[in-house]
Parts: sequence; structure tokens; C-alpha cells
Amino acid sequence: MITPHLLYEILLSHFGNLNWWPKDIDYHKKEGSDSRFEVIVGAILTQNAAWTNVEKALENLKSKKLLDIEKISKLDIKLLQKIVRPTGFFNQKAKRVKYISEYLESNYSADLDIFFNRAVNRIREELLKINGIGPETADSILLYAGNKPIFVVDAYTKRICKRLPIDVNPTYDNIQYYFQSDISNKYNKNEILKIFNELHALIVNLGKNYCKSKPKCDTCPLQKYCMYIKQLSQ
DNA sequence: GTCCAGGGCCGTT
DNA sequence: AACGGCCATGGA
Repeated sequence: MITPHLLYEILLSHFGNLNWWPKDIDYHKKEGSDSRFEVIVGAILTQNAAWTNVEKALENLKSKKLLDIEKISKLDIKLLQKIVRPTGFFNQKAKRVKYISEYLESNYSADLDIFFNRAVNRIREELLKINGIGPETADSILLYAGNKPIFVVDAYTKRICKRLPIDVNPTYDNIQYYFQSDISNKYNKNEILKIFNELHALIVNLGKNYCKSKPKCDTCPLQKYCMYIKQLSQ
């Protein structure tokens, strides 16, 4: 059996640190700027989209000085659609980015310190009520913008849990609970945040390059643990 | 031309 | 509860 902490060790030794979104807790507030809102917008825009396209949209927002909660909550929806166009599904994504901006503006005076400085479960429930924020987007926001110890499950994680001998029923909540409890039992509290952050990135890297819908098992770092390649050859 | 990327909503079964 | 259609651009 493969356990989450073992999966982390294997992938880390194979891929090394990937350094995705902010790795240290103080990153967001460097030099007076606050990149947490950029992470929130990025989490929505990357829904079923390539990150390179998300970067284009974020760059559009930055160059127009519009990467700001108050500005987006007042922004013309047509203009916002044009700005986020490269990420695909731009009609709904423009709405979704506007919804959460309006929400943060009207309920928290656009103050992310107040928004994030509460019990994790409460923030999560609130996020899930906002149209366009599902479990993965909510958890990405909690982990990568809020620095909360939440593990993000995505389509790759589910696929890998189905193929590898991992003892979990592969639904979102089951996988998340299993990964969080296993990692929490094996590591110190101050390491957990970094590991949740890194493990999600490592899994995406594995899913993108090896454990694809048409997998490349011959060079996969998990080949000797995996049973999927045996299923394929039957 | 085809496939698919760091999902979520909504309607049907 | 689980599944399918839909949303849509851009790079491989």
C-alpha cells in the first residue's frame, strides 16, 4: 500500500521542490503589497484551464492596475470578460471573479486579514456558498492565499488514487480527509503547511507528465508501486 | 484536425 | 449520490 506521506517522499525525491504559490507565510505581505487576492483570482481562472493562459489574464489585470478587490467589484462585466478571455469559459469566469470581489467588498470591506482570520471550516463553508467556488477552488484559496493547513484534491489526485494501491474511496472528501490525517500524523505542525502546498504541486506534475489519461508508465517514478500498468497489459 | 489543461453548475437518473 | 452536457481559449 502507498500512503500519502510515502507518496510525498517518493515524489519529492524524484521531482525536487517545485515552489508553486507562496512557500513562506510572509510572502504575501512583502513590501506592502498583498498577493493574496491574485491567488484568489488565479484559483478561479485556472478552473479546467492551462496555467499559461491564467498568467496572461493576470498580466492583463496587472497592466491595467485592476488586480484589486474594490476595483473589480465595480468593473464593467464586458471589460472583465475581455480581460479573462485567454483562460476560456470567460463569460462565467468573469462573473465568478466579480462575485467573490463583491462578496469580499460588501462583507469584509475588502480586508483579507479579517476574512482569513477565522476558523478554517467557517471560511470554507462561506466560500462554497459563493457561485463558482467549488471544493477545489475553495481549498486552493484556503491553502495558497490563506495559509491554512488544507490539502487540495484535484482530478489528478483522484486519478492517481484510483490507479495506485492507495486505500481510500476516491471521492473528494474521502481523499482530503485521508491525506490530511496521514500527513498530520507523520510531520510536525510547522511542516504540514509546506507539505500540503508541495504535495499538491508534485501530484499535478506527476499527473501532467506521467499519470495522464494515456499514461507513460515506462518512466513513471511510481511504476514499481503501481498496479495500473498491470491492468493495462491484461 | 484532435486532445486536454491545477472545475463547477445544473439537470437527469 | 453519481453521471453527462455544457462552458471556450490556446498550446502541444
